[in-house]
Amino acid sequence: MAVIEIASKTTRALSPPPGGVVMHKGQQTKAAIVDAALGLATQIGLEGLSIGALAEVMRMSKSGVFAHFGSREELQISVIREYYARFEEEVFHPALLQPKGMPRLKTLFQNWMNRTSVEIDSGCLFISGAVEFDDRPGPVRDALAGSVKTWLAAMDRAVVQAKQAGHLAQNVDEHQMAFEIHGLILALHYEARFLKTPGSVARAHTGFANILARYGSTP
Amino acid sequence: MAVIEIASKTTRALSPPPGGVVMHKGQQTKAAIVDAALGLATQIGLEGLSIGALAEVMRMSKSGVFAHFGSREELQISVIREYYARFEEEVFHPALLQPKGMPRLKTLFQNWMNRTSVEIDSGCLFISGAVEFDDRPGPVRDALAGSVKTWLAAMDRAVVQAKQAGHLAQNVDEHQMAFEIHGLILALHYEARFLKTPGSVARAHTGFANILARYGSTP
DNA sequence: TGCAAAATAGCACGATCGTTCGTTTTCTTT
DNA sequence: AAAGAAAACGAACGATCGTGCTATTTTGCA
Repeated sequence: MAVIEIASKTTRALSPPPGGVVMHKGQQTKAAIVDAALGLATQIGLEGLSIGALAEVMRMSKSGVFAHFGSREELQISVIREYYARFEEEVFHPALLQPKGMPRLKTLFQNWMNRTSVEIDSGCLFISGAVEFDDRPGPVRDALAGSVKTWLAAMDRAVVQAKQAGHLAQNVDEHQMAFEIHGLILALHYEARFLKTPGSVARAHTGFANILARYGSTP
Repeated sequence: MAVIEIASKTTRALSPPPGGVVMHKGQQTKAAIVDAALGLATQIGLEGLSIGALAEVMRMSKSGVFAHFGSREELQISVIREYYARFEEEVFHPALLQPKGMPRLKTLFQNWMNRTSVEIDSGCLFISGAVEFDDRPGPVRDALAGSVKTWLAAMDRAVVQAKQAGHLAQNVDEHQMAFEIHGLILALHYEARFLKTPGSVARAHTGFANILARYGSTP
């Protein structure tokens, strides 16, 4: 394989520990490894993520990387957890600043779309992981499906709240609406990342507007 | 790896060549290999498809299998071609019996959904392949993207024809409609196959009805 | 039925994989 | 600064991968 981009060595002096808690060297490099692993996994998938390639990126020995996790599965799970944490931070939390109902729902979708737009280049772990662990039971699949379900449940909740707030027609099926929104995101990812179809972002946007027009309470 | 399900040996006497053309042994076993490879690839992906596992299923030697293709890439491409041929046969061709416009469009979607429903168990090569060859250029990716684009173009055409036939409102954006339909299929596959969410098939159905209701010409 | 050609098998190769183990280096604390 | 703990290394393992090679078997045709 060709030479892979090398990560800049992170030293403790340069990167103070988050939260003010004292962070020992081990936890620091582990965090750096997970960060690099996340970068690799989003591009080539959780299955394609190999400890050898990861060690090369980190300028470390294979065994040195390995020791932080004890198994490849544990590494994969760590990556999934990190991905979910960032997703939550970027998509979910900012939307909580908006009032319940339509404002929050719109913000959630907008944040989700923004993230997906970025992932047209970097890749989405929730989508690639879903394909890779379709019918492969185990802790990795559990971690992945658990994260996705948590997020989709949050979306569902936002739709329910929008209906309760009177921002949607009273006869709408909330889960149905969430399903259709999910489809827009998936179509965006598929057509933009794989097929390189131009204008996909606008299509997803228009699709969301169409859904709102159909389900919205008549103003 | 555990022992894999063994394919029943296909003999020439039992399976007469399709089309009445004389089929030599080599082409026969090659077809049988591609058939088995397709079964493996839909389950574990094109990347997970290994010649060793395929040889075990076929009760052949690795080199015996390999000789039919000359390279792993050629095997993958053969699998893609076979998958596309079956997709066309099952989804596209039967719909051509319906008149242009709404009848054909509805049949296309229905056939597509039926196939996707089956693939909840078996897996879909157009979806798993898209993830695996997202940003990995080469002939495999080209074959995959070409097949998908051909099919999506056929869907687009059906929508355009429906509009021309007056079965859709005159102001609809055909590509937008096709995009949203694609999203329904993707959401169905994702939620049913990965998350095992019950009732996904009905959601996709309802979603299609919703799209028709929005885009349909007022009767 | 015999003979050329095609199909399959057998074996070995270099590479990469996850993992283990013993050693050495580096850090943390007293 | 010394002692003890934590982290990183280096080498090796068995396994699997795709792919060449050379026999051997099987097939199709004269």
